[in-house]
This record gives sequence, C-alpha cells and structure tokens, in this order.
Amino acid sequence: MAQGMPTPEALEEISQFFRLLSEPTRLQLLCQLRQGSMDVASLIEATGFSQSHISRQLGQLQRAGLVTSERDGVRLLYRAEGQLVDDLCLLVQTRLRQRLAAQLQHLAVS
Amino acid sequence: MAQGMPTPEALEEISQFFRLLSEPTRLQLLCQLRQGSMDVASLIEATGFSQSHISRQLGQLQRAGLVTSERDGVRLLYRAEGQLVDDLCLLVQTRLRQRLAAQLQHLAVS
DNA sequence: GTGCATGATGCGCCTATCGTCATACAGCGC
DNA sequence: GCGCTGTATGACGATAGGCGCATCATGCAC
Repeated sequence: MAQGMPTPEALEEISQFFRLLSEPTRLQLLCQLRQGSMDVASLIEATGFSQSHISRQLGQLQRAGLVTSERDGVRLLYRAEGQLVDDLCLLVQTRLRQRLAAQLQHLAVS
Repeated sequence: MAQGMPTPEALEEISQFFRLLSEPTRLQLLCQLRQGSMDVASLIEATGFSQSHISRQLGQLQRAGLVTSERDGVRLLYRAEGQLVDDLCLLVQTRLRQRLAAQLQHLAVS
C-alpha cells in the first residue's frame, strides 16, 4: 500500500525527530540510558563532555519525551522512555551491515 | 534482550544515517520518489528548491544508497531503494501521534 | 541562615551545512 | 563541429547548532 505524501508539517516534525537522533552525543546518551537510570555525573563521565553540554542534550531529549527525569535527593536520575529508539537503531544498523556486506561482495567480484 | 552499547564508530554511522533524514528537503525527496521514479525537473517543481540544491541532496541520498539513478536520454530518473525509510517514518509518525493524543488527554484532565 | 553539591542557563566561538548563483560537464539534435 | 538542454560542482553568504566557560538556581546538611 503506497500511502500518499505526508503533509509538509508532518515532514517537518518527522525530520525534527530524526534530527534528535542525528547527533552522536544524544544517541550515546540514549544508549547509555537504555541500560538503566543514570545521574548526570555518570553520563558526563561516560561521554567525556562538559556538564552544560550534557544538560542541554538531556533537555532536548526530555522535551521530546525520549527520556524522563526523577529526583533522588540532590541528584537527577534520567532514564529512557519506550523502545522506539532501540527499534529505529536496530533497523538502521541492520541496513548498514547489509550495505557493507554488499560492498564486500562487489570487491570480491571485481 | 538488552544488548550492550554500540561501539563509538557504530554510533557515529547510525547518527549519520539519521542525519540524512533530519532534513525536510531530503525527506521530501524520498517521499516523492517513493511514489515512483521521477526526473530532477519534476522534483524541482515539486519542492520549489533550486536545481543545484536538489542535485546535491540527491547526491547525498545516492551515496547512502537510498536512491538510485538511471539515464533516460538526457534526463536522469531517480527512484527510492528499499522500504527502510518508509518503515522508519511510519514508526516515528505513530509515536508523534501517540504523543499528541497524550497531550490532549492531559489537557482534558487538567 | 551559610556553605556545598548538582543541574540548568546566558553568552560567545566555531564549525558544519543549508541554499543560491554562476559555471562547468555530459548527452542529444543539427 | 555548434548549440541546447539537463545535471553536477565550485564559491559564497547566511543560519543553525555543537561545545565550553562562567554564572545562576535548586536542594540538602549544618
């Protein structure tokens, strides 16, 4: 079933969502948080970025509903919401692998 | 099965792929081409962008293997490869709808 | 209250990329 | 060959966003 073109507004929103995942920092944060809740300090240590940078990226992810935060005393524990990102990454990773395999095939033939 | 963190290189490649979809122009081109092969002139008219811009975006999509081109005399016919992008967009669209519905719910309650 | 720790935000720099104009390249008719 | 059409590419300005530094806000201990 070839459905019609999405509306321009829908295109804009979809691309904005993909934009969230188009930054290695944010994707890394999401992958880290997929393993379980973490506070910001751990995320800083895991990624090596500055505190302000991490905080901003987490803010974006939170506004998009991809992560949620919860206070634990003075700390904030973030965790990933839903598995959509996992599914998307799996699909993309599968495709990347297929492409590499195809390129290998081409080299072997030529 | 909670698989481990992807390697940094994998993260980089995955995010690069999402980056391709994070631009409304490219997403629009992909959606147009999903409907069937089109030449560049039609794409220019459909999107309203300059010829050079369209050509560049098509080049990026082609290098990523998301579209392929085929000569028809002096024209080039582009078409979308595979359905990965469709699947990804469907997943994201579903999620966006769910979020809007949830926000509506919140408004109704409050 | 003060002090300390954690996270958010204002500001600026810098790089990447969008988008256009002008130009070069390719393929067809003559 | 020449011209014409269709596409790709170099150069450029403009804008967006990454990233850090310094600062502010918040919550706990005392």
